[in-house]
Amino acid sequence: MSEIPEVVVLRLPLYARALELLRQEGVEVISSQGLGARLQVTPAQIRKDLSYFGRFGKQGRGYNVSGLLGELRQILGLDREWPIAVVGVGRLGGAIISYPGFGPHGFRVVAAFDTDPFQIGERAGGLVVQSMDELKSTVHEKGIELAVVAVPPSQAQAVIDALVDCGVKAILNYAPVAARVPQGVLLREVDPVVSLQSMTFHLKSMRGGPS
Amino acid sequence: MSEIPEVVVLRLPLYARALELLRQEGVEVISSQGLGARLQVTPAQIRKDLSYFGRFGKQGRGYNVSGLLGELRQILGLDREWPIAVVGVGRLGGAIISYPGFGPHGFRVVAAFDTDPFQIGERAGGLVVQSMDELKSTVHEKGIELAVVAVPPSQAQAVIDALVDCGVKAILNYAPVAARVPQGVLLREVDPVVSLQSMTFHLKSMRGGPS
DNA sequence: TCCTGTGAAATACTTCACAGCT
DNA sequence: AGCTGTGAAGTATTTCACAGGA
Repeated sequence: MSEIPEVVVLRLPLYARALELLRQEGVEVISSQGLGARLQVTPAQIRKDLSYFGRFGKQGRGYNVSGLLGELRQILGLDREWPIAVVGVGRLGGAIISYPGFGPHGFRVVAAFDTDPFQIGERAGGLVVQSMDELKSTVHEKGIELAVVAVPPSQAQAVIDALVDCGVKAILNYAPVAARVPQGVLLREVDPVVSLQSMTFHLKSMRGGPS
Repeated sequence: MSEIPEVVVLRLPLYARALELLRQEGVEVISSQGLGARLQVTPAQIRKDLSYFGRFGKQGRGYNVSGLLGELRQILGLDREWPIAVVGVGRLGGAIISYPGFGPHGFRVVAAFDTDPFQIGERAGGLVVQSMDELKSTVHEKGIELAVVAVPPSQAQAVIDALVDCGVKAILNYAPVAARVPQGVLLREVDPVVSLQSMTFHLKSMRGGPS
């Protein structure tokens, strides 16, 4: 079994989420067909994706919902809780800190930082905002390996460098910049403007002839 | 010239953003090499991507920064302003409405809606929050083709259906659900949890053996 | 019969490498 | 000399289609 394609890894969380929903609905068994219909993914793709990790289904029946969910959670490393740090407690950072969607999925925001001295010491969603000076000690104390960056673009690269310097191994960046990280550090961008701009491309040519 | 691959369209906004930065820095000409270095994209990919749309460079020199930026803005439909509606004015919706990053890139939030009666009439970032009953009339009046959805997961599909019903042609969905839209309507998901979960997959196996 | 797991085929995307312009 | 634009080659990803188990 060779290396697992990144596109496959990106789809696993979607499968896991759909399975959680199915479990809540009391569904016990689902076929790749059924799961695919919910996610708008072809059944073959689901089967192929899962086949990279093992053989979880039963021929003639499908997949056991809780069983497969458990497997996926383990594969994704969600069978534990990951402490995360948020840097930047402006509007966006504040919304992220109080976002209720992280907890149920294996994450907990355990520290908040900001570069703005006026924010230091303020409370943000149950946490006291810390200065960047305390970054290293807090990261080590709390075993933080994951961080979310929600600072203005001009500061993003410096903040990311500081995080990397503290040993943070994965960063989710909300700042609209092409940030750089060294080999071995993971970086993902969340960029609504890019999504919007790629949609306007299609809208533009839809005038008159939609499919 | 056949159909343009979607991956290419998704990269154009990144090129445009890098070019804006270069222009601000006073750079007038850039090679695919130089642009690629900033974005961590290969020069060949940039040249190939651009070649789907025309021949914008000069052999031996490279691309004129403002010239190419102008072309890209036109290709992406950013040579006009797109009015957008935001549905959901909770913490996240509020942050989106006041996000200063849309304006400079061709978008303006012109209307805010919520399903919660207690929010109706409140102000959110300079806008009065409207009831969903007013959706259709406002969408038509203001010529809205693009909408952002930031409501809880349980309401997301219903809100999306309502938007589609009003003729909205492109939706950016922040709710963590596998939403469905009819043929001809564009949907993009912004999903930080999926990004985090795909990073933990790699973190898990980094214990001991990083590259 | 129904549905998985998987090689093989098909398609999509990226990179190479070079002719040709400045 | 330097760099674009682009067919052709090389990879990666998706889909097909079917053997075989429940």
